[in-house]
Amino acid sequence: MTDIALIESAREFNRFYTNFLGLLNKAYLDTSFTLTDARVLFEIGAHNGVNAGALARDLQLDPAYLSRILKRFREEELIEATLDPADQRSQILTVTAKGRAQFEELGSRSNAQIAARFDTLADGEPQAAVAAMQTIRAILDPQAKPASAIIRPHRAGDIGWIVQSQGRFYAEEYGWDLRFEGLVAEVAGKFLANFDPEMEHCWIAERSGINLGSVLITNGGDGIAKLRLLYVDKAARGLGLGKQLVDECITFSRRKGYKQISLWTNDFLHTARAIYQKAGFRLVSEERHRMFGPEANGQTWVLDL
Amino acid sequence: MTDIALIESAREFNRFYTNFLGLLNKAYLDTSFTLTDARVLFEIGAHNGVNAGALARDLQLDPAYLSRILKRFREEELIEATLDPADQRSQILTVTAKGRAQFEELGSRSNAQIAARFDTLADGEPQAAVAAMQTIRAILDPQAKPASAIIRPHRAGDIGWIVQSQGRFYAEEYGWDLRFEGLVAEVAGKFLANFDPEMEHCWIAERSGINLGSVLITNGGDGIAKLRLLYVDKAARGLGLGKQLVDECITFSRRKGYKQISLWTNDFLHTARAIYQKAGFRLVSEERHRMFGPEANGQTWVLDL
DNA sequence: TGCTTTTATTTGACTGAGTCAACTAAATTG
DNA sequence: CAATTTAGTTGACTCAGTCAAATAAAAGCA
Repeated sequence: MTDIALIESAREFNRFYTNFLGLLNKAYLDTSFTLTDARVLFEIGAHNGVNAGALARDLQLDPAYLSRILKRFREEELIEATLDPADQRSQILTVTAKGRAQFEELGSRSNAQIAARFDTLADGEPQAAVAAMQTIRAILDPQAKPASAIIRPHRAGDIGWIVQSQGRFYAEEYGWDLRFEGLVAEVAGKFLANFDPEMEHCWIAERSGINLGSVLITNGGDGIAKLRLLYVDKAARGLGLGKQLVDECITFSRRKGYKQISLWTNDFLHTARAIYQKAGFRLVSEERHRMFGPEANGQTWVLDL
Repeated sequence: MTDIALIESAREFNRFYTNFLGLLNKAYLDTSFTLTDARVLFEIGAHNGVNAGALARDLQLDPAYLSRILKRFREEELIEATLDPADQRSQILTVTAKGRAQFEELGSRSNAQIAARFDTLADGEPQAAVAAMQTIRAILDPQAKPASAIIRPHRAGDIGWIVQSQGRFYAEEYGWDLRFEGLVAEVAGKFLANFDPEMEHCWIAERSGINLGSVLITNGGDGIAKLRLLYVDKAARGLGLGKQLVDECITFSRRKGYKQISLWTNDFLHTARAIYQKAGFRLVSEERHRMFGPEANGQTWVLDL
């Protein structure tokens, strides 16, 4: 039986979010569309070829009411309806070009509305709010597929994110002191200050605007690429992002004509070491150190290309 | 400008939660109350003695409509309305015993509804969902935000935050390229790598777990303290945080026996310059530069202690 | 195979949540 | 003290959404 305090907390949030959504949804008054109109058009746009009965069930709408909305949309040439060859009672709904333009216009207005709200927030707050939304969605709707992660080049703020997330991670998980964060900042800072876009690169793994991982290739000279700052956030482990980031490094390094990739890691980073081993890296040296507080076992691995 | 992926993620959550709330709110059909009736009764119950005009504003309801709801509630003896002695136009609303019983009955049904939903979840998931809801509420509800920030020493991750937020800010507001973020990373990295806790300090302004500002004092040698990386997030401007951070620097520097504080800024940072001038700093040199892309006017200011 | 039942969608009729304007009484303003 | 504004009420209305009955197509059963 769920704790009453949790339940009341959830209800309080629901009252707040009902008002919040109510304010957002009032914006539909700036168009001729009602909120329900917009939901219908979005849903058809998102699942082109949906059937009307399924639509009514997904959106919890009265079929009679939906029928009138769809009729109006057909008259306004926003959608097309064709009979399902497999069942001539059913209708298959698709968005027309005009409907898609309208759908995108509504989308732009909605984006602008959220953007206006998020732009008033402090740096980091939109990400924190969206991460929390994703958490709620994953719990209350387990069948929803999370957006997939992408891997992209770095942009403004990403180096800071690398410093912050790795500094925090190593402090919390391994008790490393702030010298490690300082080193990461210097390494990453030098990377930006002396960046050679031809021979160096930084990859960021991201999902829905939230950074999840990173890795750098820097030019060590003598045909040696240095793989640095590989990291995957705890929330995104198990998705194969680490391997994908390492694969990007290898592909890039081969293409750029490097002879070898070298990297330094610590033996307690088991998942990372497994990735390196599977990718063909070999251990070339090992040394105990106390660079950041607790004693650790640093290792240098290399991959001949 | 907020990242479009964050915005789209938020909109997707809003569509999901609109449906989720729609399902919860359908349950009011098991009573004679509409959702709006329930919101009104809850609000009166929660703020006994509220006035009708304030109620209409808080709940964003048409006064005419609210009037009819309140009349019906008076007829059903759920609430009492008395004229405000201070303003006989205004009505003070209180819940009767019968109303409180109804309010509690609605509360029980609502609790049961959420409980039924939460009981289907795995252990720990309700806590995670509610924690996420509290995060969203804390970010999006201005009334939930404490007015004041605290100022504290740095800890793991803060230097990364400084690099990220200032790197992004200067790129977005002034078009500075990533060399600036690189420089911030190097400066801040060196600060951590060579940190002298006796003569150096970093202050972070924070509110509810979100960083809002920063400043460093580093030891420049020869009795000179260097004030670096003063920054206040745009969401927290106007609260006096910048001045507070500078005051901390001056107090600390005097206590540590420095003879002078020196700092470098750019002339377009008007608010920061105003703070320095009011604190007694004087402009000692000025130079045009293109260190980070667009031409800018760097300035060195000092304060004799 | 033919009849009955169910399902998908549409149309007619309707309810009631919520809006807008005009009203009255009380307070404020000049 | 008169004019204006504000708090709340009432009349008239709109339209989002519901319910029931209709038609056509499909499924089920004897």
